[in-house]
Amino acid sequence: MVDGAGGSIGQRLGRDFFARDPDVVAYDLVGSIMSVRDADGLVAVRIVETEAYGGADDAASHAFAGPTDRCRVMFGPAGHLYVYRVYGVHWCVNVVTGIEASASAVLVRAATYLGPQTSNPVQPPRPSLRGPGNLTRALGVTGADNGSDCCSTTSRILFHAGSSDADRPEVSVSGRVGVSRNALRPSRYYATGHRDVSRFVAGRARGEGIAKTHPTA
DNA sequence: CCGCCGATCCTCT
DNA sequence: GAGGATCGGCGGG
Repeated sequence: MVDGAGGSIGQRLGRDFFARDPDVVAYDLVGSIMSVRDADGLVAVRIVETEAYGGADDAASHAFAGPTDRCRVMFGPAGHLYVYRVYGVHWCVNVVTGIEASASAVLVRAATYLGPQTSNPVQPPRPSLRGPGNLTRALGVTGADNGSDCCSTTSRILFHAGSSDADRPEVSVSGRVGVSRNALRPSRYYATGHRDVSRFVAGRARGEGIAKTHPTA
């Protein structure tokens, strides 16, 4: 169990959590915890923004044209990471969702830095995790993590529930950021008003605040 | 606040 | 050969 400035970390999220509709998973991941282990130890962040992709009708999804070398992981079982390079510069990290071969995933777009905790009163500066490229850079997530399982106790990268329902923020929904096709699909979920939600690049996200309810509600 | 731009390189057509 | 599931910097209103 790991503690961070945002509270203790709850139970690890298992395969069943991810083997659901990507929009439901994307909604539920807002407010939950992602942890990354490396040689220096374990770092935890609280997710504040996600985006759902996939389904047969989603022209914005990398999987839309069928399995390719890049997106093949999306066609595999849920609970594995899909990491790809964007604009030749940044990495983006997704978790595969849904039933196998449904080729759906959730992009982790932004988070708040929680740990590591130190007894030193002088805390290290908190890196910005605002935006998918900033998040992967700060956490050291790269293409080497593509395809890796994130549901095993031995996994380098894991997801956890928040410690309590009180941690669950109000969630807003909007169209998606930075895509040209199917951009209006309301599949971007974010903690309402949170300072670490990504800024809108490549044009503002459209359809802001069109829903504030759980996708299945 | 808003929009444009370059960096940089891989993927798919 | 075109176009990115991005970002930081710059300039204008």
